[in-house]
Amino acid sequence: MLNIDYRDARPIYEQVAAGIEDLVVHGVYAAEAQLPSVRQLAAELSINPNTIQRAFALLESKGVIYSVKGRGNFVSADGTSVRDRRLAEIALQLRALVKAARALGADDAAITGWIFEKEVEAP
Amino acid sequence: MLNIDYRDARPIYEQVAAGIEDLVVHGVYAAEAQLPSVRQLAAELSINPNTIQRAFALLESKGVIYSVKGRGNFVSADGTSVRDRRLAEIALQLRALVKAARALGADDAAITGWIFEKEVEAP
Amino acid sequence: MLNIDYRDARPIYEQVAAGIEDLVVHGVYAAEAQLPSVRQLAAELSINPNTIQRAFALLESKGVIYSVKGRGNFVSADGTSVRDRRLAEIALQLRALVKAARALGADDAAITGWIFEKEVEAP
Amino acid sequence: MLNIDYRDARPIYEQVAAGIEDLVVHGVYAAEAQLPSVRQLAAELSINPNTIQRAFALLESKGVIYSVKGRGNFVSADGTSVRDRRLAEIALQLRALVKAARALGADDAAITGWIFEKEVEAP
DNA sequence: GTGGTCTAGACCACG
DNA sequence: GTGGTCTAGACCACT
Repeated sequence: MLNIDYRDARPIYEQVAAGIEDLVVHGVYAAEAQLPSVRQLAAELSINPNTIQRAFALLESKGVIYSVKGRGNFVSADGTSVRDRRLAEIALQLRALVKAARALGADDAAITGWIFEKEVEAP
Repeated sequence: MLNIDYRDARPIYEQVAAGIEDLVVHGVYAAEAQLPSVRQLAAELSINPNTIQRAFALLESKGVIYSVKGRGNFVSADGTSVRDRRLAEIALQLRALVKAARALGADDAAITGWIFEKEVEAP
Repeated sequence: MLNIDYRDARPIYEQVAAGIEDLVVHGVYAAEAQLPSVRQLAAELSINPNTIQRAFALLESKGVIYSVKGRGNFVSADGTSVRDRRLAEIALQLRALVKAARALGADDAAITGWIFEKEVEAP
Repeated sequence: MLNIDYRDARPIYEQVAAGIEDLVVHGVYAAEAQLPSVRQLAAELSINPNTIQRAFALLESKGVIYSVKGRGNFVSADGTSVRDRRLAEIALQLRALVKAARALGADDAAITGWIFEKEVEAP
């Protein structure tokens, strides 16, 4: 869980936030469950606590968790609502990409082919 | 053409390079056509010449243009090959997104719906 | 190490990149090792940090190193793979030169002689 | 003859000079033969006369041709001596490359293989 | 005129 | 502290 890839272009705090969100989506942390403390996570991942803190702040701003001073961080929404929000984002990105592909002259049949065929021919 | 968005997260030199690549793909600049000079573009866009230079260097490393000292920058590949490369990239990203959507429980029918329906219902 | 020759026709950033690649090839920097920081190298070599930065960017585009914002630059490939790539380049250049020599009338015996004899007679 | 490749990294004046030297080596221009005039060559190649002039200056500094004010440019040395000088240069470069290959751990057998085998295995 | 390199100094994002 | 981007201004090589 929570694999950090230093070669990834994304900043570490973003990878941590995405990893935790994943755990929430997949039900590892249920609604109202308490997350590990900042210090604990920092120690486990050998990461600067500031970075973990920033990941939590990002998740809080997205409404995935909420923090209570002196007590810790807790999952605010249940997995399904988070999942729905993510799916909506993905749908948005998909449509943007398809729009770009059309602008380059690809037709819908070809696009569907790229997506759903196992072995894809170079377009 | 060549709209620079300073609020865009992407650096300016990348936006400029992408913009020029777009013009090549859409045939505004044919193969072997000469591009505007570094200084001219810099003046038009009110951008430092060094930044334009960097955009050109990026395009040259991608094989889209080639530069001749004392003469200028020229389109090296014809639009179609560049377009094919871009479509391949888009196909890759599409498949990654679809894979993510499936991991979140979406079925192919729903995904197809998001992509090809005009008005999309929140998933 | 990392000798910069200002009379060399090659630009400084290229010399720096080649020098670092050399160190990687010869095992001075192992895979995943951290390189000196941009500012530190700049100070040591009395070179502008921007120039060092450019050398690092070149090495990253070649896949020799990878950089993490806020942490530093790290060797990505192990020395052997980089060495193999360099040897392939050298083989290419060798063949080109031999081809040119043959076109000028030199036979293989003479060419072998130039290469492997310690003291070479003017051809 | 005298093919100019604008995509070549070498400056044009250098390509022109190399091309003329080639013609001398291969006997197209014998010793004391008169070369085409600067203006004529510039017109034929659609190149700035200044560039041709510079190519001639380069050849003169190498001793390949000599120029007589008001009369034109003439081949100074015979093809063989020019060829010998070029071969000596090539031998130098060959030895430098072989030295580099050895420093990277290649043995002489492998190097000979790269050079003289038709189909070369990746080193 | 063209592209290419380098310096100096500033600012931002990340850890 | 780290890397990354941008500006300003200078200098060089080439056409």
